Amino acid sequence: MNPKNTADQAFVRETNLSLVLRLIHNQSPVSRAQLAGITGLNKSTVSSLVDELIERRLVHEIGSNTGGAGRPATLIEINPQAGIIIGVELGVDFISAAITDAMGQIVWRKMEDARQEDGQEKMIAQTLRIVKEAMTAGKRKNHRILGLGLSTPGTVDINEGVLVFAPNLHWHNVPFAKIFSEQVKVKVFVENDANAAAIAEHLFGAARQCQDFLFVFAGVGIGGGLFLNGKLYRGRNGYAGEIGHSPIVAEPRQTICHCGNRGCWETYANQQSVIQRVQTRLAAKHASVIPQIMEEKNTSLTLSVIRQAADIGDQEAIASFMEAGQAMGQGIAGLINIFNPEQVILGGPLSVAGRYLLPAIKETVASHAMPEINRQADIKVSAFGPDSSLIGAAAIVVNDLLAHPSRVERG
Amino acid sequence: MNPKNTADQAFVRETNLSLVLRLIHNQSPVSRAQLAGITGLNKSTVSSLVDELIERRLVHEIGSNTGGAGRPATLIEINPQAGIIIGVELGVDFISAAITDAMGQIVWRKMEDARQEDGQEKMIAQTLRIVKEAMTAGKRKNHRILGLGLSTPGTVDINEGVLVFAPNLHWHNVPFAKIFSEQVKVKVFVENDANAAAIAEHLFGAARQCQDFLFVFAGVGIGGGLFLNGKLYRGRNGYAGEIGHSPIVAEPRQTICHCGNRGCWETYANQQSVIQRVQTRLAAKHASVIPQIMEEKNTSLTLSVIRQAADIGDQEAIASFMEAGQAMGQGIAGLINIFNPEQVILGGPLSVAGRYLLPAIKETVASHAMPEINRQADIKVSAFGPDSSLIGAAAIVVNDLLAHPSRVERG
DNA sequence: AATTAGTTTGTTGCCCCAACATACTAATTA
DNA sequence: TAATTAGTATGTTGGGGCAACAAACTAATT
Repeated sequence: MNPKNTADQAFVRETNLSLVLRLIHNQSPVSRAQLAGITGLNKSTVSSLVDELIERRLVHEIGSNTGGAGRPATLIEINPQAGIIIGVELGVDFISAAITDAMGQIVWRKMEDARQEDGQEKMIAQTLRIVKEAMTAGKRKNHRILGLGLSTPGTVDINEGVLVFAPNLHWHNVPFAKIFSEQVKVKVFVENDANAAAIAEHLFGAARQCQDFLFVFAGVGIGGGLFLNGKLYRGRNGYAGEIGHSPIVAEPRQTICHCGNRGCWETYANQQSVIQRVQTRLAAKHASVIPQIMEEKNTSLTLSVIRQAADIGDQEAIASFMEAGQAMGQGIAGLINIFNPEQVILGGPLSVAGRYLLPAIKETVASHAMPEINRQADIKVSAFGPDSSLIGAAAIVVNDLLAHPSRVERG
Repeated sequence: MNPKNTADQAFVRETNLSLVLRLIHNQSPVSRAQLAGITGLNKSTVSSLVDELIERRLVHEIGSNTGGAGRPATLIEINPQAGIIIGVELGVDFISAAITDAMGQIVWRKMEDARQEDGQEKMIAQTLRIVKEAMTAGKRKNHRILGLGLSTPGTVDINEGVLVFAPNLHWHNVPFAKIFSEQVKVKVFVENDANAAAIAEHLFGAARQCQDFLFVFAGVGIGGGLFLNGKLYRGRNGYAGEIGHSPIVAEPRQTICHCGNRGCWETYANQQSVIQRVQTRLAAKHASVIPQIMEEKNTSLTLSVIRQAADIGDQEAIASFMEAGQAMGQGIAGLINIFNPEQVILGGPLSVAGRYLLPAIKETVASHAMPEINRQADIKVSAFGPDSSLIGAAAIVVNDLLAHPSRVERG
């Protein structure tokens, strides 16, 4: 039980440094006096803390606050030159990388298709190549690199930086932190994709200042990032968040989920189920512009096509999204009862159709969740669309930075 | 955002005091040297902390540790004379009170039936009378009273000590902390019954040292206490834990839940559903000793009767419990997927039949939860049976004590 | 039985370094 | 000039860390 449950003076300093930095991060610009007011810390203490953050180049002073009576305040914000962060998202069939600043703004990005069939070794080599490209691009900007974050589907041991098990990739025990650390001389963080996306929403997105929210990631299946009591909840072994395998009431329930059970929520509300709904409708010869779009763009039936059809008012597309939204709503209603969250944020590939899903989701939730609980929950779409997990990869680095400012070099 | 996110030296002291006291609470007897080893704190610091805890009469020295080489250690444990705690459980049709020591041992208890029809005012007066009786009994023992805890069904504002809403009692906004404080001069804590029971399991029961577990309270419905990341999770407004209203796959699903939906887990696995299962079987003229027991004891069909029948091998009783266990198992499987808990603890009236429920629960969970996740979860029955929430009421006081030892008077 | 060495426990005194209180200077408005 | 607000400088308080030490025992040797 040695992992530092104790407190000492260094801990006090780190706590207060972190608190002040966090406040600057999401209230900027802000003055020392305001910080003292918000935190309750003594003015001199705040000055000392801010001085240290400036020394570490994490924040800087900008102009002063003219207007009211008295001496004008010197405003402080996160230093845009604090450094850059490299975020990498390892998907099942693609690898994405980005350079962001400490506020999560993307300043460089690159994406490549990847082929799982080539094997783990080649795919990791490809990832390493892209990372090096990002490093080179980053160095050209002459900023220090604050860290590298990797987000990936599957279970992760975040302390060791190991991908323990990724069912979709069929990978076991890949020590990413070690692999990357040997190649690049920066701190490496590894996190599950839905968890990373949840942190991104908390730091930069729709869930700023929010202590209790659920990030629902709908794609191949439905996974979740559970942000509870102001921090991520990972469960005993990091498996927490498999929210897609609770049954919902949707007859007929023939579909057998890959988990072996019937009636799983995710079989009614994943990416593929929407495509199937459309196919069924088209087969029944409903009028629709979808076949026409597919022909024009010479593509198979994808979410993007359906979304485009919906955008020009296609009733079959809209109705299919509505049905999926109802299924999503049933699952979300159950989660709202269990968690009483402040927000539920919808992300993943399906969220590109958020506009069409949300009304059905909200309506279904309203009729299925307990009214007193539901009244408290705000359901919205991710602020980052398909980039949730990529920005999430950077966010896990920023999150560590905010928690441990004194790890950053001075001067 | 002023609720003390800052740290100072007083916070350091409180943190370390609390840590040491917690260790003594569940590792006793233990020596100063051991405490230093476990915590990583300096020996001198531990001595100082222990001295303060002794001054506050929370712990005391007992004999020394003979045996090994070197100077024998002075052993320390929680002082049985630290003081007493008054726990009160306000049920729908009963009021229970107990005096416990700081280790959760009941030293005095009393239970009275209560009639909701008499109205809120009378029921509160009755509760106050019982509390005073407990105080009198406590004073006779000449120990100081460390606090009073109240556990009650419904949503609670724990900061204000107000019962916000209790659907079963039809009560709204009852300021219990204020009501009690006017009558008794001790600190008052109010908590939801399932949450209180979860804390009891964490401090005294089956979930000691466990950071992530679920307390499943099966009675009239199914509620839950969610203990996550080492502390209770209450959700945005304290409504978290309504786990009974997720659907499960159990045909036919005619039963309409009081929440208005169909297929809710709790309609298949609550107290009443077991009684109905037995009634159905008896109506179908299966052979059973149950009618005989009912006649002998001159009682209606209750869980206790069914339990007795099961104890003497009655197949109808056993089969009914098994069916209920399967329904419980389906719901628990979903929770295990979502939470990846270390333990699931079954409590509430239904848990008296734990022996008969558990095998069916475990089997169903094994076939419904994702194998990697389920392998990590231990499912067991509450250590306190029907007393969970009563001991829980005392536990919330102890929990505060362990978190804030310096609030206890010196000398 | 007495002596000595070795081991572990717990205490004492000093140091470092947090936040804090107080008194100050600085820069603005009315 | 007076009032107001922002930020700084100085000295105090009190926490934990550290290292030396005293205390209490066991075990081996004389």
